[in-house]
Amino acid sequence: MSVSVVRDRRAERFAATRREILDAAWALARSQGLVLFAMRDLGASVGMRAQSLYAYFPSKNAMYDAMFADANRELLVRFAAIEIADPVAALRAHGRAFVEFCVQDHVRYQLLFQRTIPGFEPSPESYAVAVEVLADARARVVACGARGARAFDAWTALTGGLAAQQNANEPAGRRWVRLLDELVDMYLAHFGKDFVRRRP
Amino acid sequence: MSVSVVRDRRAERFAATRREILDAAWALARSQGLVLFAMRDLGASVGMRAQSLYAYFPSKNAMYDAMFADANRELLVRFAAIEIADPVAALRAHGRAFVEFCVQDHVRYQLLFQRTIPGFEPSPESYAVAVEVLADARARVVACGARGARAFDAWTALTGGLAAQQNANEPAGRRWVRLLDELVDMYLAHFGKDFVRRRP
DNA sequence: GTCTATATGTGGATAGAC
DNA sequence: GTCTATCCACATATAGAC
Repeated sequence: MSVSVVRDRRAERFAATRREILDAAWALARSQGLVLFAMRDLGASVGMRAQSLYAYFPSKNAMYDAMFADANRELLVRFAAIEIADPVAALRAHGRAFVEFCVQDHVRYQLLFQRTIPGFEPSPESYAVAVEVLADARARVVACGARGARAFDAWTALTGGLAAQQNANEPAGRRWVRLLDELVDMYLAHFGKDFVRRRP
Repeated sequence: MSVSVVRDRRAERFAATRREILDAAWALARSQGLVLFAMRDLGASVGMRAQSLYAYFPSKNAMYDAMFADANRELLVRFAAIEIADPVAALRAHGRAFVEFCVQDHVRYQLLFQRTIPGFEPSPESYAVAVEVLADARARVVACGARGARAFDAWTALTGGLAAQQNANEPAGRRWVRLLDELVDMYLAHFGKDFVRRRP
């Protein structure tokens, strides 16, 4: 019994240090860039030598992977916090939550939705979280009567397009973010359940 | 007179070698990655040592800059090739040309529309070509009666979103590209000159 | 213009002592 | 778990031979 207690304490310490390293990595990535931040600097920011970090993460890519899962989990939490009965209002809130999430942290956006890091592929476990994120969005879209793969792909193109343009052309601005409500109207007018084709 | 002829021949040779290096850089970037490709390998692929490349480009970033201008000029050429009288049909063709351009070459897309390369900023001369590209798109949109900054930003979000989703989630696929025509309909129904607001 | 040679500084990563 | 020592790959730069 006492043996397992000792093991738990060690595991807790290990997990806590890992968490601390991850937080420092996010901060460093924000200031130095996702690809450019150096393991030497990361080590220094948590009071270690760079080589010691490899006791917690086998490679820099493994750190990216943990950050990837991290950010996707945060997005899931935000989606889960939306408790709105009306499907259209809920979809609107969902879209806003997504775009805000993307725009709040450019580095996080790059890691999750762009292929910025050469050679990085999320592990199956981390990717599973990203799949949950997608499933969440799909449910919101379907609840508004927009069914089918095309309707959902159009939704991700719309919200993803706003985030992409905002981040690429005016980071930390609101120019594209502001368009969300109007584009949701446009989207639902076309793909929503009371959609009426306008062209002959 | 004869002196200037000699100079011209040298300049031509120089420009041709530069062109050859650029083409090799594109090829190498496609196989090794935009950031990862090594100057040593680039030199090898044109029969030089890496150091000799610096006679043609003062730095790797200068190469990126030349590639940036290169790709934007290619996009301008494709836009200029669209000679369609009907504004809506022309906009449709324009959007298709843009999305196809983005999807055909992921590396080119990264260089032009994502902030993939740490520290790279296009020079004013290269950026000017990108501004022309935008002006071209704006004219097509306005010709369809979609006026104002919001309408144009919505257009870039729409087409950019399709390209972004396609490249990020299914490179070399057609899943989002296929949606273009339908989304153009949706866009024009909302932003076009015969736009009728649907919501009360 | 291209080469060899050489040097500095930056990175990620590993081996082995403690 | 953290350290020292070490390695390899890369960008950048200079000097001088041909």
